[in-house]
Amino acid sequence: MEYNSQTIEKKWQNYWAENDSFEPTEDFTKDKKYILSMFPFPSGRLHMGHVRNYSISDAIARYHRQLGKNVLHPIGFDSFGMPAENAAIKNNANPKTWTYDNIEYMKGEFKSLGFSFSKDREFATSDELYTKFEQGFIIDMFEKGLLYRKKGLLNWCPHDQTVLANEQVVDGCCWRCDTPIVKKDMNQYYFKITEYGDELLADLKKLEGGWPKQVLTMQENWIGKSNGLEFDLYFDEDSKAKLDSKFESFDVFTTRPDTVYGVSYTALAPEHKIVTYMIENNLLSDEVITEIKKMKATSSIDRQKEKSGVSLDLNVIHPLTGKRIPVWIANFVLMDYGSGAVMAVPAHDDRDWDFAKKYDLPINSVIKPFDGELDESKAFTEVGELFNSEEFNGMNSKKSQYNIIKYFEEKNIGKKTTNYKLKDWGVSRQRYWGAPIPFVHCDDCGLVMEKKENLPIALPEDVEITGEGNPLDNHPTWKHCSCPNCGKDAIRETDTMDTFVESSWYFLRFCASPENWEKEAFSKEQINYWMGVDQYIGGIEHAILHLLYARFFTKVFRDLGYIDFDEPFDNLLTQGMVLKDGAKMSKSKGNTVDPDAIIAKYGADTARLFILFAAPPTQELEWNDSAVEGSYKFIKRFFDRSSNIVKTDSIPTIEHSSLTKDEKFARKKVYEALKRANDVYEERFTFNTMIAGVMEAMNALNTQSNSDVWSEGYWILSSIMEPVIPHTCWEISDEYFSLNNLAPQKILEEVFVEDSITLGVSINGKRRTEIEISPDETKENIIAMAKDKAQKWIGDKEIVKEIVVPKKLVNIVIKG
RNA sequence: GCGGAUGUGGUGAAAUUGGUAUACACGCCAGACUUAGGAUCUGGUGCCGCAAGGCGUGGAGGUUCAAGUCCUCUCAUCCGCACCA
Repeated sequence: MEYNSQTIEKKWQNYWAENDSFEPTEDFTKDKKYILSMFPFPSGRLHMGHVRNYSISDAIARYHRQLGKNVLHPIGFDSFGMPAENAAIKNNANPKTWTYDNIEYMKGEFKSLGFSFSKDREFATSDELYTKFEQGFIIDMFEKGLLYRKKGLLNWCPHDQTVLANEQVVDGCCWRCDTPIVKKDMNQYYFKITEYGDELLADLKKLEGGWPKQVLTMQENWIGKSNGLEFDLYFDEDSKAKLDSKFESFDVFTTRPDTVYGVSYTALAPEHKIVTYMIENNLLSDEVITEIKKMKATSSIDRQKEKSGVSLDLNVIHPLTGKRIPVWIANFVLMDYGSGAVMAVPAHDDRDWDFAKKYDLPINSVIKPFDGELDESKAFTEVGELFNSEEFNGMNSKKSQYNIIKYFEEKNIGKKTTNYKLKDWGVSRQRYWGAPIPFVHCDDCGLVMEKKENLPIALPEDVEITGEGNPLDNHPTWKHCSCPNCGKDAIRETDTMDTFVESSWYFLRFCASPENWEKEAFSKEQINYWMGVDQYIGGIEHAILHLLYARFFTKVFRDLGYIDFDEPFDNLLTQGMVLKDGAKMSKSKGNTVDPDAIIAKYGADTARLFILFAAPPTQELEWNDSAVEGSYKFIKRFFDRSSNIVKTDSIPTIEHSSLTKDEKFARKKVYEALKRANDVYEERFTFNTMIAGVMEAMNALNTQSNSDVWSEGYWILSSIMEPVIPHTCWEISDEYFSLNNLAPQKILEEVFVEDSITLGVSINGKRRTEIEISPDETKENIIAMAKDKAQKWIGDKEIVKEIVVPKKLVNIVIKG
């Protein structure tokens, strides 16, 4: 047979499609495996990152199918989102048409790569059936108080004309279009993810071992829990009067209560409500107001460049010392962390130091090193001994924190508090191509939920996408409806949901049997059987956003009574990026490799083999054209040499002791490859080493000509390679083994028994020579043989020690 | 600054428990077969050295009979977070 990737691959792809080879069964008594790749956005064409992602999950899924497990390996499309709208603007097309055309094309690509996805369970998140249940969940969450609407200061992308979640702001810029974001005051819907902050943090422990450490740390940092002291600072009488007696005090948060006696000024965020009041009531000079406005208008990146501030000409009273402390506005104080106000201790905080130096504010030291002098030319931020701190003098600063917090609590002037960096998740977007938020604004009833029987609230299709404003808001009729409560004319909410909402529960939808898709999102029985996801595979770029949101939804669904577990993904593998010429493949750099072109030239198996062979999955993968060629040659050789096989329906029985040395060696290599394959598919996922083992076995088979050894070798090797290069292996298996070998393989220990063993001989740990011994040789004889062989290096020097490591080496330690 | 990772031939990378460093592949070199080869097959290929031998896993120490692997320090690169009080 001549290897022809095109005909072989087409043949088996059609065979699998006709036989529904990859559909899971509804027999819940069977052992299950849920193998999931992160689903793609239907951008139009797969890129190599996708191919890598699905080659990994497909290999794992096919392995478990061989073992007879009930395998769920689904795929779908994360099909809402801005690129569809942007493409629509650019090509004057309809986002829906654009999206579903792309989906059709990409389905064809999946097929041509031979991925063993369940076809029955494919869906797109923009399908109305998906929207229907999602809107139902949104209503549930609203009823539970987990979704709320409020006016707030939001990240606004002026280019995309929409609000972004904190998680979607990267370096102060929009994560999609890289435009610097600005803050805007708007009505928004929020998920109360902060209510789950503690649990999201604590449950990271449950994921240890199953998730990469890096991802766990990133989530931990993102949640950003910190403990400290919160207390009120009261204005003095003059200041109170100045504020028209509207404000008595403001509160501050600190993680360094030990420095409290060193407070020498306080600072408010420019957006602080006291500041706003002062501006609105003309309590500040024009220059100061101009300065504040400038600060507020500055983007967060620019704000970080230099500290600046302005005095409010107000004073507060230190709660412990009674001293007067000036109040400033500082650009480095963030309104959305803590209370938007800080106590400043320039002596022991670098930021406070910089600010105090710039504006010539007092600096009061209260901590000194345990030994040595305090260097007063910079902030001392380490642990030390307290002084100038009344009754706490002499204490270790770290240890005093507890005492000082207790002191505040006893005097009832402050309390222990926990703060999080994590913010509630703003989910409304002023865009067309997303799931409509199922609410209605009624003049009489206010904000009203849509009735569940009216779901889905679908998008209108006759829409004009111009890139300006919200197309739903501009639509002539869509938003006009009647109030679900009182029946009066009302206005439909025109905001749509963040697309991360869809990807927060799609893995649950895959568990639902398609025949029930119309009537329910999923059933508990199905969920309990399939979840959690045994292996989740995707890019590290989702370490925070998607993975945190999906964890949040899982916990919410649990509390709504829909599911019975806490965490969705038992094991997570974050694949490395695909690089070309040392840089990430991207259209803008022009260094992409088109999967379709590779398939056309070499076939899907070559692409899959190269991708799994060139690097371990968690590492970056450097694309290399000649190495791709090498993978192609291996497959061709593998195919050509199958002519050495004798047709058989079962694995040949071989009398091992009657074989020649080369034949024995070949069998050993084959079974070594099998051992390694099991380990790789179950645990390690370092497919590169498994493939190397198969290549070694092939090289060993080629040194002998026993047709039984060849047949046995191929029986095993084509079984363990099937998850990687399925088309080639099915073809070989069908031709010679009636497809019987695509099943679990038994390891024969007898092939590992050696007639003789080579031991390395080292002198003082340095390898010098080797000896050949029989497996049952005594230690004495081994040492004697080693000494004899290594006489040249030993000479007449004194032997201090002799070490024999069984089956490995002999080490002789000599003196001098 | 905080956190996470990585560093091994010309290149991608192996070495699962401290036990023969560089498996497997790419590239390169040589040979065979060929009208030809960018096909196929065979062999060679860490560095220095004519050789004997020496040196070799970013660098410096340490533990050990034995270190890529463990410990301490250090350098470099990459990634994430970042005026988070």
